[in-house]
Amino acid sequence: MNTENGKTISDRGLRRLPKILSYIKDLSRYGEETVSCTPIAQYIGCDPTQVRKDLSACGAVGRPRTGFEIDELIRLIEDFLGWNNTSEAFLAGAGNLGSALLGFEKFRQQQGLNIVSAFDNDQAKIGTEIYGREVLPMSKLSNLARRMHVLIGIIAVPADSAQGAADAMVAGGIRAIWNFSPKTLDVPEETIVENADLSVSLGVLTAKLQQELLTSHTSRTTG
Amino acid sequence: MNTENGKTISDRGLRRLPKILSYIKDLSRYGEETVSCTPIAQYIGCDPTQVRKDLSACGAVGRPRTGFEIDELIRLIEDFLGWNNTSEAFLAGAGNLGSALLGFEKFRQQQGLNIVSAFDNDQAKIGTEIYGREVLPMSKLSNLARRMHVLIGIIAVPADSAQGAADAMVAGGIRAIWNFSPKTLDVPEETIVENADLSVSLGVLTAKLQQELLTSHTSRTTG
DNA sequence: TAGATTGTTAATCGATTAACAATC
DNA sequence: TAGATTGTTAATCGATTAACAATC
Repeated sequence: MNTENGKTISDRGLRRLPKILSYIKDLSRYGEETVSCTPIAQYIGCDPTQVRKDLSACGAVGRPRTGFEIDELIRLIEDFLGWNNTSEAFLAGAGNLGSALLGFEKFRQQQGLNIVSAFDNDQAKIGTEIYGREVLPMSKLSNLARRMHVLIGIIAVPADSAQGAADAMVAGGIRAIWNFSPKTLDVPEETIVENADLSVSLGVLTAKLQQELLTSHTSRTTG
Repeated sequence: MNTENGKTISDRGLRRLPKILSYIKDLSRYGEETVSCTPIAQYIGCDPTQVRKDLSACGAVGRPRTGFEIDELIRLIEDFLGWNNTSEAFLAGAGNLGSALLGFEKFRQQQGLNIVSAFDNDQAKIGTEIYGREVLPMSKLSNLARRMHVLIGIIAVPADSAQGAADAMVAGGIRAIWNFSPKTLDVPEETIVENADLSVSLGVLTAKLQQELLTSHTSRTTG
Protein backbone atom coordinates (compact mmCIF):
# COMPACT_ATOMS: atom_id res chain seq x y z
CA MET A 1 0.00 0.00 0.00
CA ASN A 2 1.25 3.48 -0.86
CA THR A 3 0.95 5.95 1.97
CA GLU A 4 0.41 9.67 1.96
CA ASN A 5 4.02 10.34 2.88
CA GLY A 6 5.38 8.53 -0.17
CA LYS A 7 6.44 5.44 1.72
CA THR A 8 4.92 2.01 1.21
CA ILE A 9 3.74 -0.63 3.62
CA SER A 10 2.78 -4.21 2.84
CA ASP A 11 -0.29 -6.01 4.09
CA ARG A 12 1.90 -7.91 6.49
CA GLY A 13 3.46 -4.70 7.74
CA LEU A 14 0.01 -3.28 8.30
CA ARG A 15 -0.85 -6.33 10.41
CA ARG A 16 2.12 -5.69 12.64
CA LEU A 17 0.99 -2.19 13.56
CA PRO A 18 -1.88 -3.10 15.92
CA LYS A 19 0.49 -5.47 17.72
CA ILE A 20 3.16 -2.80 18.04
CA LEU A 21 0.50 -0.38 19.27
CA SER A 22 -0.75 -2.82 21.88
CA TYR A 23 2.79 -3.34 23.16
CA ILE A 24 3.81 0.31 23.44
CA LYS A 25 0.49 1.19 25.08
CA ASP A 26 1.43 -1.30 27.80
CA LEU A 27 4.85 0.34 28.11
CA SER A 28 3.17 3.71 28.41
CA ARG A 29 0.97 2.38 31.21
CA TYR A 30 4.12 1.25 33.00
CA GLY A 31 5.46 4.80 32.82
CA GLU A 32 7.99 4.33 30.01
CA GLU A 33 8.55 7.39 27.82
CA THR A 34 10.73 6.10 25.01
CA VAL A 35 11.25 2.77 23.27
CA SER A 36 13.75 1.47 20.74
CA CYS A 37 12.98 -0.97 17.93
CA THR A 38 14.73 -3.97 19.44
CA PRO A 39 12.29 -4.72 22.30
CA ILE A 40 9.33 -4.10 20.00
CA ALA A 41 10.78 -6.53 17.46
CA GLN A 42 11.41 -9.07 20.17
CA TYR A 43 7.83 -8.81 21.40
CA ILE A 44 6.17 -9.22 18.02
CA GLY A 45 8.79 -11.67 16.76
CA CYS A 46 10.45 -9.98 13.81
CA ASP A 47 13.63 -8.13 12.87
CA PRO A 48 14.21 -4.63 14.33
CA THR A 49 14.81 -3.28 10.82
CA GLN A 50 11.30 -4.36 9.95
CA VAL A 51 9.90 -2.38 12.87
CA ARG A 52 11.86 0.69 11.78
CA LYS A 53 10.30 0.44 8.32
CA ASP A 54 6.81 -0.05 9.70
CA LEU A 55 7.13 2.95 12.01
CA SER A 56 8.66 5.01 9.25
CA ALA A 57 5.58 4.33 7.09
CA CYS A 58 3.48 5.87 9.87
CA GLY A 59 5.64 8.99 9.72
CA ALA A 60 7.55 8.29 12.94
CA VAL A 61 11.06 9.67 13.29
CA GLY A 62 13.31 8.28 15.99
CA ARG A 63 16.35 9.68 17.69
CA PRO A 64 19.63 7.75 17.75
CA ARG A 65 20.55 6.44 21.21
CA THR A 66 17.09 7.07 22.71
CA GLY A 67 14.67 5.57 20.21
CA PHE A 68 11.09 6.73 19.70
CA GLU A 69 8.88 8.81 21.99
CA ILE A 70 6.07 6.48 23.04
CA ASP A 71 3.22 8.98 23.27
CA GLU A 72 4.01 10.41 19.85
CA LEU A 73 4.33 6.90 18.44
CA ILE A 74 0.92 5.90 19.80
CA ARG A 75 -0.66 8.94 18.22
CA LEU A 76 1.05 8.37 14.86
CA ILE A 77 0.10 4.70 14.63
CA GLU A 78 -3.49 5.40 15.67
CA ASP A 79 -3.67 8.18 13.10
CA PHE A 80 -2.25 5.89 10.45
CA LEU A 81 -4.76 3.14 11.26
CA GLY A 82 -7.57 5.69 11.30
CA TRP A 83 -8.40 4.88 14.92
CA ASN A 84 -8.37 8.50 16.07
CA ASN A 85 -11.40 9.58 14.11
CA THR A 86 -14.65 7.70 14.49
CA SER A 87 -16.18 5.93 11.48
CA GLU A 88 -19.76 4.77 11.44
CA ALA A 89 -20.46 1.23 10.31
CA PHE A 90 -23.48 -0.91 9.39
CA LEU A 91 -23.68 -4.53 10.42
CA ALA A 92 -25.42 -7.13 8.23
CA GLY A 93 -26.44 -10.17 10.26
CA ALA A 94 -27.62 -9.99 13.85
CA GLY A 95 -26.90 -13.59 14.75
CA ASN A 96 -24.36 -15.10 17.02
CA LEU A 97 -21.28 -13.35 15.75
CA GLY A 98 -23.03 -10.12 14.80
CA SER A 99 -24.39 -9.72 18.32
CA ALA A 100 -20.91 -10.25 19.76
CA LEU A 101 -19.49 -7.58 17.47
CA LEU A 102 -22.17 -5.15 18.64
CA GLY A 103 -21.05 -5.76 22.20
CA PHE A 104 -17.35 -4.99 21.68
CA GLU A 105 -16.89 -1.68 23.41
CA LYS A 106 -13.23 -1.70 22.36
CA PHE A 107 -14.14 -1.08 18.75
CA ARG A 108 -15.77 2.22 19.57
CA GLN A 109 -13.52 3.26 22.42
CA GLN A 110 -10.15 2.36 20.97
CA GLN A 111 -10.52 1.73 17.27
CA GLY A 112 -12.96 4.42 16.25
CA LEU A 113 -15.49 1.97 14.84
CA ASN A 114 -19.04 2.89 15.70
CA ILE A 115 -21.54 0.24 14.61
CA VAL A 116 -24.67 2.35 14.40
CA SER A 117 -27.22 -0.15 13.09
CA ALA A 118 -27.69 -3.86 12.57
CA PHE A 119 -29.66 -5.38 9.70
CA ASP A 120 -31.22 -8.80 9.34
CA ASN A 121 -33.78 -10.68 7.27
CA ASP A 122 -35.18 -12.65 10.19
CA GLN A 123 -38.62 -11.27 11.15
CA ALA A 124 -38.08 -12.51 14.71
CA LYS A 125 -35.03 -10.29 15.08
CA ILE A 126 -36.25 -7.17 13.30
CA GLY A 127 -37.38 -4.56 15.80
CA THR A 128 -35.50 -6.08 18.72
CA GLU A 129 -32.58 -4.31 20.36
CA ILE A 130 -29.04 -5.70 20.76
CA TYR A 131 -26.69 -3.75 22.99
CA GLY A 132 -28.86 -0.69 22.42
CA ARG A 133 -28.99 -0.91 18.64
CA GLU A 134 -32.32 -1.69 16.98
CA VAL A 135 -32.29 -4.42 14.34
CA LEU A 136 -33.63 -3.15 10.99
CA PRO A 137 -34.73 -5.09 7.89
CA MET A 138 -31.94 -5.75 5.38
CA SER A 139 -33.99 -4.05 2.67
CA LYS A 140 -33.33 -0.68 4.33
CA LEU A 141 -29.54 -0.99 4.38
CA SER A 142 -28.76 0.59 1.01
CA ASN A 143 -30.88 3.70 1.35
CA LEU A 144 -29.91 4.34 4.95
CA ALA A 145 -26.21 3.87 4.20
CA ARG A 146 -26.40 6.44 1.43
CA ARG A 147 -28.43 8.89 3.48
CA MET A 148 -26.14 8.61 6.51
CA HIS A 149 -22.88 8.49 4.48
CA VAL A 150 -21.84 5.26 6.15
CA LEU A 151 -18.59 4.01 4.61
CA ILE A 152 -17.96 0.72 6.45
CA GLY A 153 -20.04 -2.46 6.24
CA ILE A 154 -19.66 -5.63 8.28
CA ILE A 155 -20.87 -8.94 6.86
CA ALA A 156 -21.84 -11.48 9.52
CA VAL A 157 -24.62 -13.26 7.65
CA PRO A 158 -24.74 -16.93 6.60
CA ALA A 159 -22.55 -17.81 3.61
CA ASP A 160 -25.35 -17.89 1.06
CA SER A 161 -26.51 -14.37 1.96
CA ALA A 162 -23.04 -12.82 1.94
CA GLN A 163 -22.93 -11.71 -1.70
CA GLY A 164 -26.41 -10.18 -1.41
CA ALA A 165 -25.36 -8.22 1.64
CA ALA A 166 -22.22 -7.05 -0.17
CA ASP A 167 -24.30 -5.93 -3.16
CA ALA A 168 -26.59 -3.93 -0.88
CA MET A 169 -23.58 -2.30 0.78
CA VAL A 170 -21.96 -1.34 -2.51
CA ALA A 171 -25.31 0.02 -3.75
CA GLY A 172 -25.48 2.15 -0.62
CA GLY A 173 -22.07 3.71 -1.26
CA ILE A 174 -20.17 1.69 1.34
CA ARG A 175 -16.45 1.73 0.55
CA ALA A 176 -14.97 -0.87 2.88
CA ILE A 177 -16.35 -4.28 3.84
CA TRP A 178 -15.26 -6.40 6.79
CA ASN A 179 -16.24 -9.87 5.61
CA PHE A 180 -16.70 -12.59 8.23
CA SER A 181 -18.25 -15.00 5.73
CA PRO A 182 -16.19 -17.69 3.98
CA LYS A 183 -17.19 -16.37 0.55
CA THR A 184 -14.99 -14.40 -1.80
CA LEU A 185 -17.06 -11.28 -2.46
CA ASP A 186 -17.59 -10.00 -5.98
CA VAL A 187 -17.38 -6.21 -5.58
CA PRO A 188 -16.05 -3.27 -7.64
CA GLU A 189 -12.27 -2.99 -7.68
CA GLU A 190 -12.25 0.17 -5.60
CA THR A 191 -14.20 -1.42 -2.74
CA ILE A 192 -11.89 -2.46 0.09
CA VAL A 193 -12.54 -5.97 1.43
CA GLU A 194 -10.92 -7.40 4.53
CA ASN A 195 -11.64 -11.07 5.05
CA ALA A 196 -11.94 -12.27 8.62
CA ASP A 197 -13.43 -15.73 8.14
CA LEU A 198 -12.74 -17.57 11.38
CA SER A 199 -12.54 -20.96 9.69
CA VAL A 200 -9.41 -19.87 7.82
CA SER A 201 -7.67 -19.20 11.11
CA LEU A 202 -9.04 -22.40 12.64
CA GLY A 203 -7.79 -24.34 9.62
CA VAL A 204 -4.23 -23.19 10.20
CA LEU A 205 -4.45 -24.27 13.83
CA THR A 206 -5.94 -27.70 13.25
CA ALA A 207 -3.71 -28.44 10.25
CA LYS A 208 -0.58 -27.67 12.25
CA LEU A 209 -1.75 -29.70 15.22
CA GLN A 210 -2.65 -32.59 12.95
CA GLN A 211 0.75 -32.55 11.27
CA GLU A 212 2.47 -32.43 14.63
CA LEU A 213 0.48 -35.39 15.92
CA LEU A 214 1.11 -37.38 12.74
CA THR A 215 4.82 -36.59 12.81
CA SER A 216 5.29 -37.39 16.49
CA HIS A 217 3.40 -40.64 15.98
CA THR A 218 5.59 -41.51 12.99
CA SER A 219 8.80 -40.83 14.89
CA ARG A 220 7.51 -42.87 17.82
CA THR A 221 6.70 -45.85 15.63
CA THR A 222 9.71 -45.60 13.35
CA GLY A 223 12.29 -44.49 15.93
CA MET B 1 5.27 -26.38 7.11
CA ASN B 2 6.54 -29.84 6.20
CA THR B 3 3.82 -32.34 5.51
CA GLU B 4 3.66 -36.08 5.99
CA ASN B 5 4.04 -36.73 2.28
CA GLY B 6 7.35 -34.87 2.04
CA LYS B 7 5.90 -31.74 0.44
CA THR B 8 5.84 -28.33 2.07
CA ILE B 9 3.12 -25.74 2.41
CA SER B 10 3.49 -22.18 3.61
CA ASP B 11 1.26 -20.44 6.10
CA ARG B 12 -0.26 -18.52 3.24
CA GLY B 13 -0.89 -21.71 1.33
CA LEU B 14 -2.58 -23.17 4.38
CA ARG B 15 -4.89 -20.15 4.50
CA ARG B 16 -5.98 -20.77 0.94
CA LEU B 17 -7.18 -24.31 1.66
CA PRO B 18 -10.39 -23.45 3.58
CA LYS B 19 -11.32 -21.06 0.77
CA ILE B 20 -10.68 -23.70 -1.87
CA LEU B 21 -12.71 -26.15 0.18
CA SER B 22 -15.63 -23.76 0.52
CA TYR B 23 -15.64 -23.20 -3.25
CA ILE B 24 -15.52 -26.84 -4.32
CA LYS B 25 -18.17 -27.78 -1.77
CA ASP B 26 -20.44 -25.29 -3.54
CA LEU B 27 -19.56 -26.89 -6.89
CA SER B 28 -20.37 -30.29 -5.44
CA ARG B 29 -23.76 -29.02 -4.29
CA TYR B 30 -24.40 -27.84 -7.87
CA GLY B 31 -23.71 -31.39 -9.09
CA GLU B 32 -20.24 -30.84 -10.54
CA GLU B 33 -17.96 -33.87 -10.35
CA THR B 34 -14.57 -32.55 -11.45
CA VAL B 35 -12.82 -29.19 -11.31
CA SER B 36 -9.60 -27.82 -12.80
CA CYS B 37 -7.24 -25.39 -11.10
CA THR B 38 -8.11 -22.37 -13.22
CA PRO B 39 -11.64 -21.69 -11.87
CA ILE B 40 -10.45 -22.32 -8.32
CA ALA B 41 -7.61 -19.86 -8.81
CA GLN B 42 -9.99 -17.33 -10.28
CA TYR B 43 -12.35 -17.64 -7.34
CA ILE B 44 -9.74 -17.24 -4.64
CA GLY B 45 -7.68 -14.75 -6.62
CA CYS B 46 -4.32 -16.38 -7.23
CA ASP B 47 -2.34 -18.18 -9.92
CA PRO B 48 -3.49 -21.67 -11.01
CA THR B 49 0.04 -23.00 -10.39
CA GLN B 50 -0.35 -21.96 -6.78
CA VAL B 51 -3.54 -23.99 -6.48
CA ARG B 52 -1.82 -27.01 -7.99
CA LYS B 53 0.91 -26.78 -5.36
CA ASP B 54 -1.57 -26.34 -2.54
CA LEU B 55 -3.60 -29.35 -3.65
CA SER B 56 -0.43 -31.37 -4.17
CA ALA B 57 0.55 -30.72 -0.54
CA CYS B 58 -2.76 -32.30 0.48
CA GLY B 59 -1.86 -35.37 -1.55
CA ALA B 60 -4.25 -34.69 -4.41
CA VAL B 61 -3.40 -36.00 -7.85
CA GLY B 62 -5.20 -34.61 -10.87
CA ARG B 63 -5.76 -35.98 -14.31
CA PRO B 64 -4.73 -34.01 -17.41
CA ARG B 65 -7.71 -32.71 -19.42
CA THR B 66 -10.27 -33.41 -16.68
CA GLY B 67 -8.76 -31.92 -13.53
CA PHE B 68 -9.48 -33.13 -10.01
CA GLU B 69 -12.34 -35.24 -8.73
CA ILE B 70 -14.29 -32.98 -6.40
CA ASP B 71 -15.45 -35.52 -3.82
CA GLU B 72 -11.95 -36.91 -3.41
CA LEU B 73 -10.54 -33.38 -3.21
CA ILE B 74 -12.99 -32.43 -0.45
CA ARG B 75 -11.99 -35.48 1.55
CA LEU B 76 -8.25 -34.88 1.07
CA ILE B 77 -8.41 -31.22 2.07
CA GLU B 78 -10.58 -31.97 5.11
CA ASP B 79 -8.18 -34.73 6.11
CA PHE B 80 -5.24 -32.40 5.68
CA LEU B 81 -6.88 -29.70 7.78
CA GLY B 82 -7.83 -32.25 10.40
CA TRP B 83 -11.52 -31.50 9.98
CA ASN B 84 -12.55 -35.13 9.54
CA ASN B 85 -11.68 -36.24 13.04
CA THR B 86 -13.15 -34.39 16.00
CA SER B 87 -10.86 -32.61 18.46
CA GLU B 88 -12.03 -31.51 21.86
CA ALA B 89 -11.24 -27.98 22.94
CA PHE B 90 -11.40 -25.87 26.11
CA LEU B 91 -12.49 -22.25 25.99
CA ALA B 92 -11.05 -19.66 28.37
CA GLY B 93 -13.34 -16.65 28.70
CA ALA B 94 -17.11 -16.88 28.61
CA GLY B 95 -17.78 -13.27 27.66
CA ASN B 96 -19.11 -11.76 24.54
CA LEU B 97 -16.84 -13.46 22.04
CA GLY B 98 -16.49 -16.70 23.98
CA SER B 99 -20.25 -17.16 24.06
CA ALA B 100 -20.47 -16.58 20.32
CA LEU B 101 -17.79 -19.21 19.72
CA LEU B 102 -19.76 -21.71 21.82
CA GLY B 103 -22.74 -21.08 19.59
CA PHE B 104 -21.02 -21.81 16.26
CA GLU B 105 -22.46 -25.14 15.23
CA LYS B 106 -20.26 -25.03 12.13
CA PHE B 107 -17.13 -25.66 14.20
CA ARG B 108 -18.41 -28.99 15.41
CA GLN B 109 -20.32 -30.01 12.32
CA GLN B 110 -17.85 -29.06 9.64
CA GLN B 111 -14.49 -28.40 11.24
CA GLY B 112 -14.30 -31.13 13.85
CA LEU B 113 -13.85 -28.68 16.72
CA ASN B 114 -15.85 -29.68 19.77
CA ILE B 115 -15.67 -27.04 22.51
CA VAL B 116 -16.50 -29.19 25.51
CA SER B 117 -16.14 -26.71 28.38
CA ALA B 118 -15.88 -23.00 29.05
CA PHE B 119 -13.83 -21.48 31.88
CA ASP B 120 -14.06 -18.07 33.49
CA ASN B 121 -13.00 -16.20 36.62
CA ASP B 122 -16.25 -14.29 36.97
CA GLN B 123 -18.29 -15.71 39.88
CA ALA B 124 -21.46 -14.50 38.21
CA LYS B 125 -20.76 -16.68 35.18
CA ILE B 126 -19.46 -19.80 36.91
CA GLY B 127 -22.18 -22.45 37.10
CA THR B 128 -24.30 -20.93 34.36
CA GLU B 129 -24.86 -22.69 31.04
CA ILE B 130 -24.05 -21.25 27.59
CA TYR B 131 -25.36 -23.20 24.61
CA GLY B 132 -25.50 -26.28 26.79
CA ARG B 133 -21.99 -26.04 28.20
CA GLU B 134 -21.54 -25.28 31.91
CA VAL B 135 -19.07 -22.52 32.80
CA LEU B 136 -16.35 -23.77 35.17
CA PRO B 137 -13.83 -21.81 37.26
CA MET B 138 -10.53 -21.09 35.49
CA SER B 139 -8.66 -22.79 38.30
CA LYS B 140 -9.94 -26.15 37.09
CA LEU B 141 -8.73 -25.81 33.51
CA SER B 142 -5.25 -27.35 33.89
CA ASN B 143 -6.24 -30.51 35.73
CA LEU B 144 -9.29 -31.16 33.62
CA ALA B 145 -7.37 -30.64 30.39
CA ARG B 146 -4.79 -33.18 31.47
CA ARG B 147 -7.38 -35.67 32.67
CA MET B 148 -9.45 -35.39 29.50
CA HIS B 149 -6.46 -35.22 27.11
CA VAL B 150 -7.73 -31.99 25.59
CA LEU B 151 -5.23 -30.68 23.04
CA ILE B 152 -6.78 -27.39 21.88
CA GLY B 153 -7.31 -24.23 23.93
CA ILE B 154 -9.15 -21.09 22.92
CA ILE B 155 -8.27 -17.78 24.56
CA ALA B 156 -11.12 -15.28 24.62
CA VAL B 157 -10.31 -13.53 27.90
CA PRO B 158 -9.43 -9.83 28.40
CA ALA B 159 -5.88 -8.90 27.34
CA ASP B 160 -4.43 -8.84 30.83
CA SER B 161 -5.61 -12.39 31.59
CA ALA B 162 -4.40 -13.87 28.30
CA GLN B 163 -0.92 -14.95 29.42
CA GLY B 164 -2.33 -16.53 32.58
CA ALA B 165 -4.82 -18.51 30.55
CA ALA B 166 -2.06 -19.63 28.18
CA ASP B 167 0.08 -20.74 31.15
CA ALA B 168 -2.80 -22.81 32.53
CA MET B 169 -3.35 -24.40 29.12
CA VAL B 170 0.31 -25.30 28.67
CA ALA B 171 0.38 -26.69 32.21
CA GLY B 172 -2.60 -28.86 31.31
CA GLY B 173 -0.84 -30.35 28.29
CA ILE B 174 -2.68 -28.35 25.66
CA ARG B 175 -0.69 -28.35 22.41
CA ALA B 176 -2.43 -25.73 20.26
CA ILE B 177 -3.83 -22.35 21.27
CA TRP B 178 -6.28 -20.24 19.28
CA ASN B 179 -5.56 -16.77 20.62
CA PHE B 180 -8.21 -14.07 20.22
CA SER B 181 -6.40 -11.66 22.54
CA PRO B 182 -4.09 -8.94 21.22
CA LYS B 183 -1.19 -10.24 23.31
CA THR B 184 1.78 -12.16 22.01
CA LEU B 185 1.77 -15.29 24.14
CA ASP B 186 4.92 -16.56 25.81
CA VAL B 187 4.67 -20.34 25.44
CA PRO B 188 7.09 -23.24 24.82
CA GLU B 189 8.39 -23.47 21.28
CA GLU B 190 6.48 -26.66 20.53
CA THR B 191 3.11 -25.11 21.43
CA ILE B 192 1.21 -24.08 18.32
CA VAL B 193 -0.32 -20.60 18.51
CA GLU B 194 -2.71 -19.17 15.96
CA ASN B 195 -3.50 -15.51 16.51
CA ALA B 196 -6.97 -14.33 15.60
CA ASP B 197 -7.08 -10.89 17.21
CA LEU B 198 -9.93 -9.09 15.48
CA SER B 199 -8.31 -5.68 15.90
CA VAL B 200 -5.49 -6.70 13.56
CA SER B 201 -8.00 -7.38 10.82
CA LEU B 202 -9.93 -4.21 11.63
CA GLY B 203 -6.70 -2.22 11.48
CA VAL B 204 -6.04 -3.34 7.92
CA LEU B 205 -9.56 -2.31 6.91
CA THR B 206 -9.55 1.13 8.55
CA ALA B 207 -5.98 1.92 7.44
CA LYS B 208 -6.81 1.16 3.82
CA LEU B 209 -10.03 3.15 3.96
CA GLN B 210 -8.24 6.04 5.60
CA GLN B 211 -5.51 6.08 2.93
CA GLU B 212 -8.12 5.94 0.20
CA LEU B 213 -10.03 8.85 1.67
CA LEU B 214 -6.84 10.88 2.16
CA THR B 215 -5.67 10.15 -1.38
CA SER B 216 -8.99 10.90 -3.06
CA HIS B 217 -9.21 14.12 -1.08
CA THR B 218 -5.69 15.10 -2.15
CA SER B 219 -6.40 14.39 -5.81
CA ARG B 220 -9.62 16.37 -5.58
CA THR B 221 -7.93 19.41 -4.08
CA THR B 222 -4.76 19.25 -6.16
CA GLY B 223 -6.34 18.00 -9.42
C1' DT C 1 -4.28 -37.28 -33.27
C1' DA C 2 -4.94 -32.67 -31.18
C1' DG C 3 -5.39 -30.12 -27.33
C1' DA C 4 -6.43 -29.19 -22.50
C1' DT C 5 -4.61 -29.67 -18.14
C1' DT C 6 -1.35 -31.49 -14.86
C1' DG C 7 3.12 -31.43 -12.38
C1' DT C 8 7.58 -29.55 -11.98
C1' DT C 9 11.58 -26.83 -12.84
C1' DA C 10 13.34 -22.14 -13.69
C1' DA C 11 12.68 -17.07 -13.45
C1' DT C 12 10.73 -13.27 -11.16
C1' DC C 13 9.15 -10.61 -7.64
C1' DG C 14 8.57 -8.83 -3.10
C1' DA C 15 9.49 -9.09 1.69
C1' DT C 16 12.91 -9.87 5.18
C1' DT C 17 17.39 -9.46 6.91
C1' DA C 18 22.24 -7.83 6.91
C1' DA C 19 25.48 -4.20 6.56
C1' DC C 20 26.86 0.27 7.53
C1' DA C 21 27.12 5.26 7.48
C1' DA C 22 24.85 9.09 10.02
C1' DT C 23 23.82 11.13 14.42
C1' DC C 24 22.49 12.12 18.91
C1' DT D 1 34.62 11.29 22.70
C1' DA D 2 32.53 6.65 22.56
C1' DG D 3 28.78 4.02 21.70
C1' DA D 4 23.90 2.99 21.03
C1' DT D 5 20.42 3.45 17.85
C1' DT D 6 18.41 5.28 13.70
C1' DG D 7 17.58 5.21 8.64
C1' DT D 8 18.73 3.38 4.27
C1' DT D 9 20.93 0.74 0.77
C1' DA D 10 22.40 -3.90 -0.59
C1' DA D 11 22.02 -8.97 -0.09
C1' DT D 12 19.25 -12.84 0.92
C1' DC D 13 15.43 -15.53 1.22
C1' DG D 14 10.99 -17.39 0.19
C1' DA D 15 6.79 -17.16 -2.27
C1' DT D 16 4.64 -16.36 -6.65
C1' DT D 17 4.52 -16.72 -11.48
C1' DA D 18 6.18 -18.29 -16.04
C1' DA D 19 7.65 -21.87 -19.01
C1' DC D 20 7.25 -26.35 -20.68
C1' DA D 21 7.43 -31.34 -20.97
C1' DA D 22 4.31 -35.19 -19.74
C1' DT D 23 -0.17 -37.25 -20.31
C1' DC D 24 -4.86 -38.27 -20.57
